[in-house]
Amino acid sequence: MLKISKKADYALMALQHIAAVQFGDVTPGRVVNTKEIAEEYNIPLELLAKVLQTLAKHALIESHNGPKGGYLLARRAHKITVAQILESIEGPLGITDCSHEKDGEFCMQRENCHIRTPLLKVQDSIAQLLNNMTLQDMMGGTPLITIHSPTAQGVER
Amino acid sequence: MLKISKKADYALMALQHIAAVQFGDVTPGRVVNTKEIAEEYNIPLELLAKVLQTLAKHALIESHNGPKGGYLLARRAHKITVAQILESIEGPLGITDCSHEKDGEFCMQRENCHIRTPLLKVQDSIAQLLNNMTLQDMMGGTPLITIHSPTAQGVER
DNA sequence: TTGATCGGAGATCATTATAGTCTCCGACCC
DNA sequence: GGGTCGGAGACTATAATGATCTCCGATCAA
Repeated sequence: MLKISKKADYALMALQHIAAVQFGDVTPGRVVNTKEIAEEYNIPLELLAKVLQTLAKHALIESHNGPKGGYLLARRAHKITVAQILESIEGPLGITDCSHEKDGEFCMQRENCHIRTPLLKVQDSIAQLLNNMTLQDMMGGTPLITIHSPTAQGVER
Repeated sequence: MLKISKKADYALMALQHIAAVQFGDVTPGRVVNTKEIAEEYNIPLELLAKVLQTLAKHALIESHNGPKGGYLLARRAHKITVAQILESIEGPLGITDCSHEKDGEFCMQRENCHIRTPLLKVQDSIAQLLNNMTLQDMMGGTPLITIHSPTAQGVER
């Protein structure tokens, strides 16, 4: 449950890669094209292209046309949050259908719903989590995000 | 993004309702049947039935057959976590496809994937959140869950 | 004991979301 | 001005979800 889509996954990988190239010490400032990322991570080229277009539209990366073209981060890695990336691809965070009730559309359970408020609290906590984590935090396997509670330790080993 | 399913929503509503009846001061100990919940919250009866069956199978509620039958909480509200409810309906929490890599199935991006570890950290944080919140916390609009970071305030107003 | 009332369980269907593909266009640089 | 790049839209296939239908067995009360 609560799975993020493949597209969002690809977006994270691509941005991580672009950031690594751009701010790494091998060829800093080099633009990265779609094909390079697709081959590196075994992502379907055309699907990745769509993802990158979407990210560009949301001003997370800049596109450069023509030969030697490709993508560059629009700003430095620590200024791009995971929340921004995910929301660019998947739309706004919404645990429940009623999270963003638009154009007079109300859920059938509205008048008796006792779980809306607590769920929005959960959603808010998740939003914080994603907003406090930047692309920079995802680089190079470094420690990433502050985990508050003790049960968090020792999961990935 | 990160939306939970309608079924999970229904499960939360139903459990909240059962708990309210069972431990409320009107008719404590009364069993609650599917129809009552479905009508109260405008949930399709047969879909709700399936949800309740699933919850019973996961030992969150007990079913009682026959006339005057219905459901009861299997244990007290503070012993049932939101994580348990959601996982009963939607399966184990998994932000990414590779969260629980089973039977030798590896993702195509495995060898170069730099985002797995940070994502698992995020997932773990969410897991904590849901594990620390109980059905009891969802009752009666009471304050529910501890929000750590300062940006959490003033969202729902 | 018998029948109405309940939950249990399975198959089934419609709708939507997702993942992935194909094609054509326009911008750019040599 | 031709080849290399991204931009954009339509399109298809598959899976997940939401919802429905039908039949069965258990149970309790008349």
